[in-house]
Amino acid sequence: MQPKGRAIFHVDMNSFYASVEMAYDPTLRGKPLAICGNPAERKGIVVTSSYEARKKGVRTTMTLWEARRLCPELLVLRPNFERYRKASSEMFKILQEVTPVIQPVSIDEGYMDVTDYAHLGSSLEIAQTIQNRILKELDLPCSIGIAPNKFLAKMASDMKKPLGITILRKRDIPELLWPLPIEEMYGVGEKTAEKMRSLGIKTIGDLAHKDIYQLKRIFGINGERLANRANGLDDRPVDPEAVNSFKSIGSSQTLPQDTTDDKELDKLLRDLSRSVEKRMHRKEAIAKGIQLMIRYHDRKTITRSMKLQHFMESANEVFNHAQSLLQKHWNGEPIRLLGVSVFDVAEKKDVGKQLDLFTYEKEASKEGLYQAIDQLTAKFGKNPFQTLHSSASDSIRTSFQKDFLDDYKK
DNA sequence: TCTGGGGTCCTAGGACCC
DNA sequence: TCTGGGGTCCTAGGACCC
Repeated sequence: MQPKGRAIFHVDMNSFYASVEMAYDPTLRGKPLAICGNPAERKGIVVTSSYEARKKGVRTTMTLWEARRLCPELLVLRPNFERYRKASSEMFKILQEVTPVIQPVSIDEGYMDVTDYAHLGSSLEIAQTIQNRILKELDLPCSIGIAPNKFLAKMASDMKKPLGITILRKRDIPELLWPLPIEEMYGVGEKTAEKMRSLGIKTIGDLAHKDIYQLKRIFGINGERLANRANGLDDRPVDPEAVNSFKSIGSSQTLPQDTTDDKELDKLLRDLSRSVEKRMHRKEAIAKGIQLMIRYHDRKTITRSMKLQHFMESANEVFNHAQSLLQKHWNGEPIRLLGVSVFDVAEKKDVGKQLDLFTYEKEASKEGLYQAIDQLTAKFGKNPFQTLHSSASDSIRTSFQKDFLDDYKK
């Protein structure tokens, strides 16, 4: 059910990384600036650019040499994530002073639900206060969208940049939302836009008026969702808890050159595993699933994953499983990128508190068995216990699984 | 001489269970 | 004696977002 009359903000920092650098070094102001990955290597692509650079045609994901061709006087900086994280947390602190009902979406944007804060003033006044404080105290520009739901707030914050505030009420939809080209709709990417255009849908208004059952047939549940949003319907709540629930933790890296060298791949895999371990540790997380990503020289990308019998937390465990996946699935062609990620993540304390001392001892003796099973699983592609068919092995399997569930499930 | 790295969500097929 | 149908789990791929 759609709650009536919510007041949702979408706060979106304007060219965030570039703005943070300008706040840090004011001599950069008014100059075309791009933040790039490693400019020396091929991964040098534009991550963010200042408005001055955008005027010359510089765009996010453009290669550095392409950006320089368009804008020879372009200033280029490497990203300084620590700086951006700090600015981000200062920004969210300012939002927190208005309401705790905040859902950060990324380092530079978030939703707020200010429905219950009418006593602080009108929505417009609250938004102006927030925008002014972020500008005065942090030297950073942002745009704010005000609307009755998240989708409309998100579209609204995009309408005036930089330093815009846009109110998008239900009754404004035909005039402000519907004329926009379909590819500017949040949730419509390149593929969907192309498909929609082939159906004669050129604007968000066209989508709003299309038969919803036809859209559902063609695009599945996403078709229905997009059609609803085009009509201004979106009942997703602003969820402050969402930020704490992560489902996977991964690390990937493009090699300086495509390679088939075992040692080089091994080293990269080890580095990636350590990086994943570090971030798991920071989040106090453990995980039961491991995934390897291989991107080949021709950019064809495969993923191979497996679920394990036990939780991993060390870089060594992550590395060993990733390595066995690589050995098993690499077709021998030159590799461009490797990625390691873990999924089926749990918080260590949630799992830990289930284990009393007795269970811990049992765990220790079982550890070897679990590892052996994981190794066999890696070798055969499935748990060998699950490939046996006799009733005897069935009962072994059943008791094993039951034991396992007793120990691990809540 | 092109196209990064961090994620989430959805779909679809096969295995397996009842 | 010729084999249905629903539900869940696992895996791989793809679309999308910042």
